[in-house]
Amino acid sequence: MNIGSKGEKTRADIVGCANRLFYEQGYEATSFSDIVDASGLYRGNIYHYFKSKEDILRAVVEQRLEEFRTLLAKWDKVHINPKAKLLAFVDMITGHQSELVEYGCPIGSLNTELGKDRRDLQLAARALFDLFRDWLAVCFVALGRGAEAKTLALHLLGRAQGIAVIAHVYQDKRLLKRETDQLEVWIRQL
Amino acid sequence: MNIGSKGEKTRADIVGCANRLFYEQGYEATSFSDIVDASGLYRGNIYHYFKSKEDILRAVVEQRLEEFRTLLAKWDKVHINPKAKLLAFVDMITGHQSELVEYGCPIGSLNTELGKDRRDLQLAARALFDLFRDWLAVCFVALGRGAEAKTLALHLLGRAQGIAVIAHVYQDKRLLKRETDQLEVWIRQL
DNA sequence: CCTATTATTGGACAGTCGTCCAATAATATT
DNA sequence: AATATTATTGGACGACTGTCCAATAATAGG
Repeated sequence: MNIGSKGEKTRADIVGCANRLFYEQGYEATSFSDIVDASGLYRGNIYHYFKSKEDILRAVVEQRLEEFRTLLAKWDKVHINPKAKLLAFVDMITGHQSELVEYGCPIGSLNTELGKDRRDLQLAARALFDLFRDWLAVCFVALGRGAEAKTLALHLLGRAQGIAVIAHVYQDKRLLKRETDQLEVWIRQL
Repeated sequence: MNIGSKGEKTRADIVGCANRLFYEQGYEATSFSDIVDASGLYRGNIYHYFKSKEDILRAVVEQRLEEFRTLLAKWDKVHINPKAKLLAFVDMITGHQSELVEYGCPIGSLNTELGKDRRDLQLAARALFDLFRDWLAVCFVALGRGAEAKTLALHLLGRAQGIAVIAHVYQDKRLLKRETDQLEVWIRQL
């Protein structure tokens, strides 16, 4: 399959559809037929690109990783101040409040589901957490908190996850805003 | 079906098995056959007690509600100091660290899964959150924080959820302990 | 003890699951 | 233009899904 070929576009379509469905319905709840219907392709055609549903999930994780790497690179360019970077992270939450309230966190909910009985797949999905954790840790190092950087990064990740869970459960944007405001206060006071 | 009858025991067995399976594997990932196998009963017998898998889940939620109501009542008896009650809540997290690390929070993970595409069922499961939220709010009122009691309760719930998610994702008890320690500090300083 | 209710047995049901594959079409390479 | 590679069509596959039900057994009330 050459680059820029038709096949590559089809492949991207499949991953795009699966990405949306896995987020909106969950991995287990999304059937192969759901992906077939959403993509408008034939079953066999999808199996020409991916040998299993697991394979599609791994591709979805790869796509999300690429998307977030790009985002983090952008934040690194736009902001020099490490606190400003941390605030950009919190801004991402408020910026996605509608999806978060409706479907939860795309990273957290996926890991929570897979962590129960699909540890092998969860290990792949965990890379999404690692990406943010490592990036946040670098920010804390820049703030002169090298010794506790990783701990602080995981703390911030946890705070964000907690906010996403409660906001999703209660479908409450105001609650989400209230909590992210507190998170911003915490960052400024660091 | 009379109280104390054999039928009631069978019913409790079904709910008990389903409760465990839904927690360990998730609702969607647990098939009817899984419940049949785990309970050692026949398919038809289970349908004599519950008319659908949904029905079993609702019974499971009811059972968890009852279990937590008993727990909260115990805490209310053992502790008079509202701060001590809040600390008991945090102690529950550390007390269940093994299960939390392996399967996540039984309340949070269930709501996260159902919130995606089964809002009707999630509404039932949300009652578990309501129970803790209201009880925590009473504690905050007793601490003289009546105006913000509900907000503080939801904040504490969110903190707990975030800790559970990250500890589950990274399967890390030390991380869980570190975070609950911080939560205790926060409570004492209130 | 007889009857009515409750509980258990054991399997059938239509539908969906993820997977696979031969036949055909389209595109690249020479 | 001939050939090799890649892509698409369209359906078949067995296994499993949740649900249902008639036949039988056990228990309870009069």
